[in-house]
Amino acid sequence: MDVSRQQSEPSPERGPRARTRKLMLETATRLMQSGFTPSVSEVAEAAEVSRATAYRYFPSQAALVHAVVDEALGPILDWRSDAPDALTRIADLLATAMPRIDEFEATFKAALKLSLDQWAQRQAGTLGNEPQFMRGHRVELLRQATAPLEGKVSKESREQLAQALSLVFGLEVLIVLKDIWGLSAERAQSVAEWAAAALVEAAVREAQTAAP
Amino acid sequence: MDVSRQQSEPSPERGPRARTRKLMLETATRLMQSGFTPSVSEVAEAAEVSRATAYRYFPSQAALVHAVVDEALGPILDWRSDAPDALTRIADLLATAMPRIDEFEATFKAALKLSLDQWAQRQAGTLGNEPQFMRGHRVELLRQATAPLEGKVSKESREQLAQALSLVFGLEVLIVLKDIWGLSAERAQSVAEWAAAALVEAAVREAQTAAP
DNA sequence: AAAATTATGAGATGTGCGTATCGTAAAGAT
DNA sequence: ATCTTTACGATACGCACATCTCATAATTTT
Repeated sequence: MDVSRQQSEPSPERGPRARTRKLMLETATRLMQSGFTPSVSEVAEAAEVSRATAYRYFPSQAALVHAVVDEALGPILDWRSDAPDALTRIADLLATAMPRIDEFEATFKAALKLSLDQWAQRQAGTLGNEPQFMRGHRVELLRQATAPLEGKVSKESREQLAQALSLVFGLEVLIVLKDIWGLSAERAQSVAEWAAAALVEAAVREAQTAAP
Repeated sequence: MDVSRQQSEPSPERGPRARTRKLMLETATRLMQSGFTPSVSEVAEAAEVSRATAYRYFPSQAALVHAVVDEALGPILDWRSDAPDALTRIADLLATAMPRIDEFEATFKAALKLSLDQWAQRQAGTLGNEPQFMRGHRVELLRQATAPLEGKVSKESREQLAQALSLVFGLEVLIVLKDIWGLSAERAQSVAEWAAAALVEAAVREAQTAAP
């Protein structure tokens, strides 16, 4: 029996396979958006398929979360901006991404948890070359957002700025500001926007004083 | 059998109980500092006590991690600074805390993982009033660090600054900059320090332009 | 030193997740 | 319409973590 075909082939758009997979994904997404991170068994029950079938499509909770994350990430990865200044781009990026992350908070937290698991297992030496969580989309998005600064600040400064900006943009921001400080999602985003603006302005100002 | 005495009483400094507990804690700390997050059974084996005994002292991996986190947190919670300016205090705080967090990276990541578990369970309604992880020491430390700004900037600005600073100070910084950007711990701290300084200066500058 | 208390160890038991096997039903091909 | 392929469900199994029980060893008390 050629097991390898089942998942490796880019799963046909039609037929029972696609139908069941879609059913499970929608069920999982719905459950996760309600703030709960289900096991494969629980999705199976909610979708009214047998456990065995569920495990055929998603061999682990990790695979399940991975798939839902891809759904949730869609609009964020499609983000583009041709605004002429970096400040506007950053604000726009945050306005696009942060509400989406908040909407899928449970999903992203589950993904973070899994990435921490993977990290721990790498430390222990139990290393399977599994698909990575935390794939660093932030890097590309922030390079895109800080592109208007090319020429205005040095390459090194731009890189450092992008790195600093990645600290005020993402799930971690919501964790810290909502769970520790008790802020609302809106207030958290506002703080993040203020911080992001401050960082951009600092980078620009430094470049100006260095070479006036 | 009066079970309640065992853990609730502030565990005597002497006797076999204190000895075994100390042995386990030291073993667990050593294992975790080597980058691995052991289960209770694994600590039991490493400490050469039986699983049953281990579970008497630490009824779960969570309890174990909690105890080691308290150890790791010690020097950070003791941090004080009477430097006259906020900039110096922040830099000093980062210089104290970040290397310590990096040293106990596995421990703090395990704690973060557990706090994510707790969050998920609260969402699901399975709510035991267990001891909280993520107890928000950052809030107090950063209020302390930004104290010199009292009078210079508004209370609201100071609060917002402290919130923004909490984004560039903590485990999350290391996760993002090391694991996603691939930076070294030293470089990560340097980026964090730059960002922190930028945020403080932005807050001060805003206050000056508002009321010159 | 003897008795009471407390700590420890060994093994059985339960639970949740993931895997494997097998028989049956549905879909597609000739 | 028959045959082949593919999908599905039920069940049993292994594993790892955590819990429970009870007998034994160590410590403390009198």
